Amino acid sequence: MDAVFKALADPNRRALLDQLHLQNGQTLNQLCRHLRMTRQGITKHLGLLIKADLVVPLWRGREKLHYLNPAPLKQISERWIDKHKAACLRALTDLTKGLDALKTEPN
Amino acid sequence: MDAVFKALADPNRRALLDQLHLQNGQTLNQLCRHLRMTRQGITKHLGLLIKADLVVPLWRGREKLHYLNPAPLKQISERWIDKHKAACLRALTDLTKGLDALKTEPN
DNA sequence: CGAATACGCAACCAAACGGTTGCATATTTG
DNA sequence: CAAATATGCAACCGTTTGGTTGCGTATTCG
Repeated sequence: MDAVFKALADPNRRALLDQLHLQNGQTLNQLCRHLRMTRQGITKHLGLLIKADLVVPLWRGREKLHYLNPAPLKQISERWIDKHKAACLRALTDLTKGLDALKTEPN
Repeated sequence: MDAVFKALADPNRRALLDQLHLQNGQTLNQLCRHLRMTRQGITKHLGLLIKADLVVPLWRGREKLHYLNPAPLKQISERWIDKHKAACLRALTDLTKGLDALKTEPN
């Protein structure tokens, strides 16, 4: 799961996911066209996305197709984000309580 | 939004959020007890969480209370994660289609 | 076959990161 | 007031990160 968070930390990698979201199964060279960076640079980013299992590579001849894998995103959403989102109301009341305590208690 | 993703990238920072999730409004020293690291190190991590607006600091005398702010998490969930989760089925069919193309097309 | 295409691997580099140490400042307490 | 407490700020340092350049390999095309 750490690998997923780390993979999502870079805007270029998120852009790559977005690009694949736009058209799934693109080759490396196709992805290179949308991001101004050397091919090798993009290869590195894709490497992290693949290691995080957010992208699945598929060789066809000399071409490497890249497919999205939404499973990890679903996991961090369910196991992490939702947990914290659920505490939304609680967190807000805590904060306002803290603010009130300040006002009524101006030592 | 980039700041939020970056803030979430580190396991220590996620642990801090978890800790605040357990008990909201903790002081810096309180948070230090649950993480083996110097106070200054934790201050840095909290700094990033605060800059990402995931945590809101509140001074009470010489103590600095830390409160969760669930809003940014909700945003990236709605504006990013859900978008990609929605394409889940689509992505899977794309992948299997890619696999099939390989099988039926073994040049 | 030879040339072009699609990609991988390794070295290298500047910048950012994660963490520490040392010291300064503000608030509370006795 | 003096001492203790709670925190901030800055310098420093090893490691990781993001990106490049250079070269090697496999597949396709003419």
